[in-house]
Amino acid sequence: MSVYAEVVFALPIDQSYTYSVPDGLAQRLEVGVRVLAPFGRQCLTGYVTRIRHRRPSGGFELKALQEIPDEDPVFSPEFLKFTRRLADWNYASWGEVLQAALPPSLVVRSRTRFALREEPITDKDLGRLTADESRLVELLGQKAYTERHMQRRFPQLEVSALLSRLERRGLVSRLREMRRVRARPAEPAARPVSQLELDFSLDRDSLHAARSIGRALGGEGHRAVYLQAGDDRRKAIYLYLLKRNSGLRRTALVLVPEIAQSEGLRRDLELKLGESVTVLHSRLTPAQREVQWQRIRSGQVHVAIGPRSALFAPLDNLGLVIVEEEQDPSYFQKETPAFDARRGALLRARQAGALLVFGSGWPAVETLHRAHRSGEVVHLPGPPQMGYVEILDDSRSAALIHGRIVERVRRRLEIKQEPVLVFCSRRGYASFLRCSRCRHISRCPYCDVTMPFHKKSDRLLCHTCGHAQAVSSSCPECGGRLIVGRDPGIEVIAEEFQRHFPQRRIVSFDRDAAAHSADQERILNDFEEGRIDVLLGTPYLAHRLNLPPAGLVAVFHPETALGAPDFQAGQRAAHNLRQIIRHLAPARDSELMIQTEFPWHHCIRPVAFGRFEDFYAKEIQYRSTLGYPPFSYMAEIMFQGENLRSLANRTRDFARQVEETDTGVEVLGPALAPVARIRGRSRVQMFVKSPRKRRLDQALRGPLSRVKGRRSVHIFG
DNA sequence: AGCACGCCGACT
DNA sequence: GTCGGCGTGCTC
Repeated sequence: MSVYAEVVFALPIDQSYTYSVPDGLAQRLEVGVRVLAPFGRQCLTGYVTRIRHRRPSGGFELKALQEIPDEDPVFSPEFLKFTRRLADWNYASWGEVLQAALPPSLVVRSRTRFALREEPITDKDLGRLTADESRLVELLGQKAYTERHMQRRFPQLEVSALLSRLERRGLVSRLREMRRVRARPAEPAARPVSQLELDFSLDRDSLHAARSIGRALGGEGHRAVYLQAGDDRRKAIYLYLLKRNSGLRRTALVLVPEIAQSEGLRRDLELKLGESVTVLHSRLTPAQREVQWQRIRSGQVHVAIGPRSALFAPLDNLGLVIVEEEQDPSYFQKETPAFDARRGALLRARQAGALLVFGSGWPAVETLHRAHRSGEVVHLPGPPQMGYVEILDDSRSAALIHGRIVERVRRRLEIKQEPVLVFCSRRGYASFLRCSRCRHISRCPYCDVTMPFHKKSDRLLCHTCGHAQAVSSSCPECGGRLIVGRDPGIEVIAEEFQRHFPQRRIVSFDRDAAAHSADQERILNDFEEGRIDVLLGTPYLAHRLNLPPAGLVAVFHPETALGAPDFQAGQRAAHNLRQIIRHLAPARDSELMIQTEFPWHHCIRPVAFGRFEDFYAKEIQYRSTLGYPPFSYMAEIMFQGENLRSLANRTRDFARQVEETDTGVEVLGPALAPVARIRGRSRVQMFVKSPRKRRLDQALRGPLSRVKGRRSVHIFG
């Protein structure tokens, strides 16, 4: 009896294709295996999502699978269900999600290389070539190359056009080939087993909380708990839960934020839980990635820890999913396939009937609100914030650095002889240069943004696309004198500190000043060993949790994030500030100095004093009044294109189709995106809101499947 | 995403 | 008159 395989591909179309299965392959055919299948005139890696015994109806000719490289499926049936739901939730294609779930080395690609024809090329042929053509022919005389490779080699040539001309004249031919299907994974490196017994003792309240949460383990049903507690207590409770979960012979997934800040937790869990833990981090080589994936898939690993991509760790028999520092924005993936790992964790835990624990000391309001409504919240209040807090009103002083800050810093340095930490969220020197005569402002030629001035490197640098250009000595429009524009950045603040404290060692830590991780480590080391008096950093530094705490922390302009036209701007500002405050030493004589234009804003004042409830009440009220998440689900649909006219037409057409669904969803836009152009591409965006996700689905699914061209969808809520 | 098919401007 | 631009449509 013949069988047929339904296959999905990592293409931006959410559809499966049916193939016939040759006798030689039928035996290995299983749901969840990878296949190589002819598709159009290429050959792609696809994933079998279903096996059918009947020929599908419809008037098309079936093609046959070409190969099945797997002995065992790479995806379990349960994993397939989970990814299907995740794709649905985000209006993404199943194949793209599945592809993202595999280590890249398991994705087999066909590629096309170009080679000279077999018969020798005659002098007569060569004589007819243009100069550009002969350069390619000469290169191909050695071996076959891909078009991409040749384009990189000769950036000034129109490689694609040249190749098609050469192909038509029969001088060059295409080679279709598969990259090697399976690289033997290297043996996993043996890891030292630590005997170290770390102390993670639970205090009474934590133990009580841990026990109550832990009762949900081992059961069949899914349950979700929000754990709002301080860092140490959370860590101790996680350990309790992880151990108990292992004892019940079930596996666990721990999601942590992207950056080095979670190093500590990872290390501790590794030490405490030993061999059965694997840490998936971004620095793994492709080979290591594959080894780790194999170890998890084969059941040798019981706990996987990693950033949002670890959501796809191929664990079976999942009993516990932890999302640590749940509020961290790195859980949101903007690249295709776009998804929110917190929603992903919920979908996965539900699918597996696992316990889901969100943990944070300062939760995201939408997650906490939903937990209050439909889940469970365990709140272990921490000790009150220690030290002295002063918030200085920037609008009342012309000084770049408020006198009070200078004064306090001086005392710290001179009397206490302690180093000081300073944070400023803006990179560079000033947000733009301005002509004193014609008011011309420096702008990026490729993006619709102003171009900040970087004094240290003496250039203008676009923070959107990275384009840099030299600073001209006078206005490019009228020749007038250029003056430094608004919004001081970290470079001016550093300069100003140096002016106030000429004898002191003042160092900046940001992407511009410390581009290499070696430089960064050196700076952190110097700070730790007291060789730096004032260390300045952007949020980039604030995210390093291994930074030694300081007795005085000064913050300039924590309101920067508030300027973004985005319903999450306030919360983001609050979280950034919170992250900074974590670097304040927990001592009674600690000082937190904040210089801001909005000293009374609910994302600054209560945050500075550690009053979560005040912040939460205001923020949730604002979300409620304006109908933003968690009171609605919101889709942001972004269209991109070279030609603004056709882009506008496409977008209007799409908006009309959404309106015509008559689902009562709220449509905002389409309108130019806040950054209307990036790298020369125009961007038009639109928001669709509804209190019900279902409604959103009804309104968007059809129109999205019909719209053509570049577009992306992000779901909030 | 590729890749082919199909209609309008600057060149052998 | 052709070459070749990219708009639109399809891939089991």
